[in-house]
Amino acid sequence: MAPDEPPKLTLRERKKREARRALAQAALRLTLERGLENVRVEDIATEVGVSPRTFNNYFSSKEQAVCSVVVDRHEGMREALLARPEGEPLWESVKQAVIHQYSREGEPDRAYVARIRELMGQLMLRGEFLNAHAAVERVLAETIAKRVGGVDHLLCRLMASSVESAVRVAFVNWFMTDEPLLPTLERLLDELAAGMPTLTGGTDRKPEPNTTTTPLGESLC
Amino acid sequence: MAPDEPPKLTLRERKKREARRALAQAALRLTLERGLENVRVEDIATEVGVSPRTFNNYFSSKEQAVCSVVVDRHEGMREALLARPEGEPLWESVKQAVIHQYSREGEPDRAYVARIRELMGQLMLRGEFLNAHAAVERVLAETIAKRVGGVDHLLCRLMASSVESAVRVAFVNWFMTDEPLLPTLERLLDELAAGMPTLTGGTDRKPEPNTTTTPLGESLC
DNA sequence: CACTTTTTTGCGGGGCACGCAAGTTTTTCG
DNA sequence: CGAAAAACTTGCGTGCCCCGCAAAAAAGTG
Repeated sequence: MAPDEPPKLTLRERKKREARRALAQAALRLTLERGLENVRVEDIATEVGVSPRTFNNYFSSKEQAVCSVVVDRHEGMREALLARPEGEPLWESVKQAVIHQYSREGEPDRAYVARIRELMGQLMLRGEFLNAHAAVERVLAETIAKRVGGVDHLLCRLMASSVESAVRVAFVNWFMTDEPLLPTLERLLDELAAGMPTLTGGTDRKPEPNTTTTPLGESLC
Repeated sequence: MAPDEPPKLTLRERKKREARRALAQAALRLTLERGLENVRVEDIATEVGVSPRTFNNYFSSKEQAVCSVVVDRHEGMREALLARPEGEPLWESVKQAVIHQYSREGEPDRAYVARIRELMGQLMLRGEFLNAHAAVERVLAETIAKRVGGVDHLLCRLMASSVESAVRVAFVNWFMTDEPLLPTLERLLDELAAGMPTLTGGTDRKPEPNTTTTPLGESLC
């Protein structure tokens, strides 16, 4: 077996990562068990054996801790996408990367799914959850840009954003209906790649640039 | 002068709506002026002339109040989409509906844009902002479903979701670069409808299955 | 004008997030 | 090695937020 894990990272760094991981995990576990409103920061901290104050050195809110799992995914996503062969069509690469990433994550587990379903009712979480997805989206956009060679950053963001849309929709469908996640995901990505012909009823579209200059907006967005 | 405004809605209802609107507006105005962290609930309430406690009868957080403008859009979006002619291709209808909705909103105003840019840095807001978009997304999905005749609800959600993605991306681009919003929006929606050919470089895609069964983990999504 | 229904408000409680200033490690270096 | 430097943890105190509750005020009803 391997002799010593050569600690590339200073002991400090390892401890830090471990603490963060432990806190996130505890937060998620407790939340799934009791529901977010019945988990105090103190509980999470105690579970891990640190002071409540320390919790806030790592996360600025409970919600953030619970959702940090989602954020951590961006790393894997990035690697998976960059690992795809050079000549492969972009949509195929993205699809495979996404599927790869979600394949390596656990088995559904009934009770677990049920809990998640409840969790998503928690508005507090939804905001942070979406926020986390937005973070992944960013990384994905960058990676796509790198992959296609830095053209049109706007479109890269659009693609990343709609891919994450597909993921979210598939995910929601999964825990609401118990249909398997991956097939749905695959299907949705294919639809995206084709402009959703199934819905729009064929290919009668006209890519005709329309340059109408209309007034603009006020309000937040 | 006009005789009597026939108050379809009981006086009560009007007051309620007005209060809500006033609170949201005050919240947004103050936040744009000073930044969210320098606005207390008390300030907003005082501005409108109600007690702080009353604020929480309308909104469960400052963030929610600020972002309620976004949520209110779903109504207009729904109407605009349903108003499109019957035979029109779906993507065209959606595009026009979205553009219509965003056309009817006020003038940009430099300083205003700058403020918004800052605001989006506020993480507190981003979560609620995305949440608001999610609400719009829901309504949009339903409306699309109604429009196409209730087929495949999953795809409707995907479409709604990716349309909102386009809106968000266009919006971010707008306040980050000062490029006009509507043309960008239009372009992105066209790209979506065509499967983003500009990025993917044409239509040469070939499905190549890759079955990597990797270990399992557990995570939120 | 009494009577009902709905909304507003004050009060109080439980928590959360964070700045600050000690304590405690870990790391660096002479 | 051993002491100074850098980084992390912790307790404490503060300000604010969200909400339940019950009394007061306002709007609708006949």
